[in-house]
Amino acid sequence: MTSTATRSRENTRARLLDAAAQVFAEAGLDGATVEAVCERAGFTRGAFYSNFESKDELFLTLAGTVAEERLNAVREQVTGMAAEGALGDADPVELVQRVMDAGGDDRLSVMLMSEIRIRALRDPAFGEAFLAQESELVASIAEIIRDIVDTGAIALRLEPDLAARLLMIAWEGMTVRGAMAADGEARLHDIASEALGRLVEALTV
Amino acid sequence: MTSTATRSRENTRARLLDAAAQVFAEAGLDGATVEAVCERAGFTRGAFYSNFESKDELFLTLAGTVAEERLNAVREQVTGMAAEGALGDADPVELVQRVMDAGGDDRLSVMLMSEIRIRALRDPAFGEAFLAQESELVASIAEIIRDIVDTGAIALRLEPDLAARLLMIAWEGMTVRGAMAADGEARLHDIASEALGRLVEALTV
DNA sequence: GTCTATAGACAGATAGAC
DNA sequence: GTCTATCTGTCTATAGAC
Repeated sequence: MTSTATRSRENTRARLLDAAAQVFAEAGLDGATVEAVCERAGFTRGAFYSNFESKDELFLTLAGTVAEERLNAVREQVTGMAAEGALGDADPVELVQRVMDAGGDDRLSVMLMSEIRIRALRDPAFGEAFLAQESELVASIAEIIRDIVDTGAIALRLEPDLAARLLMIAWEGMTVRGAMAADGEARLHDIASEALGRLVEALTV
Repeated sequence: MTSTATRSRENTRARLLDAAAQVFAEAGLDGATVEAVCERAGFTRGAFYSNFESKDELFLTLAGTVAEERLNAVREQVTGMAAEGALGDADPVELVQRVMDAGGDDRLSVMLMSEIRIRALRDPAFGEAFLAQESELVASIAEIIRDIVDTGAIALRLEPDLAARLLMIAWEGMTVRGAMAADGEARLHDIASEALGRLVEALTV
């Protein structure tokens, strides 16, 4: 049923979304021009307006797919870790880092998330959606925390939900600051990881 | 030595900066127009370009004053708390909240800080300045933490510097999410405070 | 034939800077 | 208030792929 035409169309949309992620991250939602997105994707504006209603619809679609991918990545990590039964004996610090790695920590992801965050602050409806999606993410992280605690390997000084939320926020804050440092993002991940590890140690008994 | 002319000039600059804080917060750095800033300040664009070289210089100046005010507010709280000798017996949770209150937590401050953060991500030189200023802030917070620990009233499960950094990041993350919630900012401060308090409890012995 | 993408030009609006 | 530059969104005529 999927004709080559629709396949090609999906492909065009995907390429436009990929390009949009880069351009929005680099120039910001306002600074990014439809022209720039098209140029990077290798299309003309004609193709763009044949696939998206407006720049705003493009951004909303992009934000939706990013959110979905983030959530899926974390959930896969969670179910994967549960399946391999690495909960009881593994280092909790390492486990947390594995889950957090699922959310992007490269410079582009950080900047794109910042744009999404700004939009969530400015647009109440989008903000609610953002918070709802993030709550699902937190729930997934809290789930793995609960599983680990249930094995009796460690005890937590905070409820799993609040701990998950704080870990996520701390991770975000550290990666953002890492991305600001001019000396490259090589250390970005390491710095964030180390700080997160110390926080986890402090929160576990 | 300050003639009425320079006094008036300073006044104009101050009003433009106040207006800029609002407009930049609401519309973003790109979305904000010089016209909108002037209109809110009650001036024409002519007056603007007589006081600032460009929109960008206005933003940079504004970011500088915001950073300075933030740092001063926190330092005042710190020295104030040290002076009144409330360190030994007071609830550490309450102390942390007092310090954090010094950084703005209203909707406008949150959005303006987000704009500054985005710019810091995009402009390496500005990013370095931002990080340097924030390090001073962290140092001030760490100082008060160290003072409290020195009284022997509590012990910390984390070095004061890292604890200060994490508290600041957690505060920022919670206030941002509070500002996203459509149900108003009445609870913004309370939600952030509660989460912070729980974190402090978990980090203290 | 049908659908997608292209090039190019269009208007309308708006911005920054002076 | 002017000048210049730019962007969005639209439209047409055209070509290519299946």
